[in-house]
Amino acid sequence: MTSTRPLRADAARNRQLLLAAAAEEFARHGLDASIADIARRAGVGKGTVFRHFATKDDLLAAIVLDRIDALNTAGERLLHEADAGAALLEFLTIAARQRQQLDLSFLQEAGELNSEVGKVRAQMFHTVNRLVDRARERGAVRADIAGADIILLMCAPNYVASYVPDASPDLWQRYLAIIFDGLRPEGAHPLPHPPPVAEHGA
Amino acid sequence: MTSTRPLRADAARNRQLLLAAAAEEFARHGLDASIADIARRAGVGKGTVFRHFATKDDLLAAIVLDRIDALNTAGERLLHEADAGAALLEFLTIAARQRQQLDLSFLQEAGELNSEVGKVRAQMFHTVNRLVDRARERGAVRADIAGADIILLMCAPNYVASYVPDASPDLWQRYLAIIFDGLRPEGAHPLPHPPPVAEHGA
DNA sequence: TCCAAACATGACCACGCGGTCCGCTTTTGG
DNA sequence: CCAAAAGCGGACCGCGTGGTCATGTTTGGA
Repeated sequence: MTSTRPLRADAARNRQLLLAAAAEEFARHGLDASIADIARRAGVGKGTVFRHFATKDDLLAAIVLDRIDALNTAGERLLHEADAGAALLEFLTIAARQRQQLDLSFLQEAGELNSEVGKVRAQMFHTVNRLVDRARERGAVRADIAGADIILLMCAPNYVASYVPDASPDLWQRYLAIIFDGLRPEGAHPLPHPPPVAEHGA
Repeated sequence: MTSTRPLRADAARNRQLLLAAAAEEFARHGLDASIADIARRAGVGKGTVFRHFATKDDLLAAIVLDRIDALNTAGERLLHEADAGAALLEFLTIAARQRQQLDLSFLQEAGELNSEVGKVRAQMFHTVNRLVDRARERGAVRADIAGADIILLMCAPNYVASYVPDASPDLWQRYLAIIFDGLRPEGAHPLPHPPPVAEHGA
């Protein structure tokens, strides 16, 4: 389609600097991170930011895209793991660890970013569904759990842990373990509400 | 101490209007809710807002204070319930329902608001600790759960459910049930991380 | 070596924010 | 019924924001 010629050397370098700086700033200040701060951290003029990313949302989308894609790749790899239950737990662990080093939880409030993001996200949803199906079939998780549940619960451990200001950076592990215990078949009580319908087709 | 004479009739009315409007606006837009919008919703001038609450944070603190206090009252009542496990679940249900009708989750980012808020919050923490201790002694929850865990997990169901834009308003019930199953002794796996230290004494 | 195209820059713009202030209106108590 | 006190409104201020643009600088192929 729009086969763009390769970036000039300095432009490519600045783009990487910007992505790194933006990730850091977004992690620190959420959506309120300012373009000026990002530019400063990258050692670059403010105008340069907008040359690479037309809009603040575009910049955010570029970061989010990388994260979701990496998560999807990890998930697909885990599909071939022998122990389906362990594979699901491992996936959640990877997701939490990723989220710990760069908290993008605020993107909840961010409306549909890019259409590109939507596509990659749909892919990841599909991968998660397959991971969950496999785990459910082997009896590693309770029967009344859907893929959408895991996608939603994925972010909970970090969220919970983030309420403690000066906590150990590994505190999320505790809450992931608790939540995962709630997903196991042993001692499961019936759920009072059906799972949500998937938000994005496929 | 500072025994203030009672508010004038119109002032008292406006104060209530402001609190209601602010709650609604904060719920909708988080901390980014604007004073101007709050004033408009209350049918009041912007100056009036600052007459009642010196600062935006003070306004937020007033709202938060009510919520935490109500929660604490409910918790103290539940301390006298016969079934300690059911009492804890009921507490979490009340907390989630309250949070569902007014999401104040963003106050995570809000630093220490008021000293008043800190006091009431410490009281609530204490109440929760007693609820959890009781439930643990009766074997209703696993032995390795601390009061701080419940305080942290309290907000998780709403958070998780809020990721689905057009979900049923009761979706949180599903995730509260899952998480509570993870708190039960049956099928509990050892936790990989100790509980956090309480952030506020007592 | 040279030059056109690609890129970087930071002053600049319009805007919305939290917060202030003072002239005006409403309430209250005697 | 009336003055004094309390409350109200909204124009106004300074600031930081996302985004633009004209000007100057760097790059890379010929």
